[in-house]
Amino acid sequence: MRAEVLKGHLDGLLLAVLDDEPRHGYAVIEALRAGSGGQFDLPTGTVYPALRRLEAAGLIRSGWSVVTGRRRRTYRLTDAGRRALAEQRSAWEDFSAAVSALLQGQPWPAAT
Amino acid sequence: MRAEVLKGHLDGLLLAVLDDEPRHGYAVIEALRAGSGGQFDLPTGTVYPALRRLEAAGLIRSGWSVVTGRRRRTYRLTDAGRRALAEQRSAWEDFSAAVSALLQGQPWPAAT
DNA sequence: TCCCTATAAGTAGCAATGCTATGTATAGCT
DNA sequence: AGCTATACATAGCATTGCTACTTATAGGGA
Repeated sequence: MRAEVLKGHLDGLLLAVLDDEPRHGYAVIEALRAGSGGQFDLPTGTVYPALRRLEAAGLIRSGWSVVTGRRRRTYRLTDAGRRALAEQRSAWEDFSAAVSALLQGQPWPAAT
Repeated sequence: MRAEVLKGHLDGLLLAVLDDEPRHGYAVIEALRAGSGGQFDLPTGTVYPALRRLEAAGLIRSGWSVVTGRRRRTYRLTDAGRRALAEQRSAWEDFSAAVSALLQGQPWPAAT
């Protein structure tokens, strides 16, 4: 998959898999891979900085734990994160409808 | 609309409106605005460089004309551009299905 | 024992690309 | 004369995902 198509959509996807349940970074990567049929196989260099960005923005918060000797930073949504996710879902509806219409050369539906 | 969501999708949209019919840059902007229900109101600083990028990539080619005193550079698809458009349409199907599934927390369809 | 893989987190620096701001120019209307 | 719409163009910026690399533990196989 071309890399750039994900730009601007990653944050919403991260929020969505964390809304499903709190996860640590590595589990987020696996959830994205499984939930996309293998399309989104993201490197740690993509996901970890993105999670830190979302935490800095107050949309998620994290806590440390240690499981079988491995440290885990587990992230969960904040209230602001849940609101942001709702906005992202709505924005995605509009965006994907517009792109689909344009790609297929269909006229934009006049009546909503 | 947040700016970054368009990244990586603009090229496909440009190819699509030029596949509909040959257009000059200004007409491309209007076609994108009309075809998206006003969502994609792109500045010239986005569209003109993108068209030059596509031409440099051999996906479109341009020719000058003058209409009512104003010069126009009209772009049309090349054969490579038509192939690229077909790929973009296919890639968009996969991408949008994956994003929709993840955003809604639905399991990825096991059987295609 | 040693090596390899999977798990787990992290960063520095790069590359791509859309946007802001700005500049040039013509047509037509008031 | 001035304003708006039309029309093209570019320099430089900001964002963001990726590449490459580092550190560390657990567990299986040679």
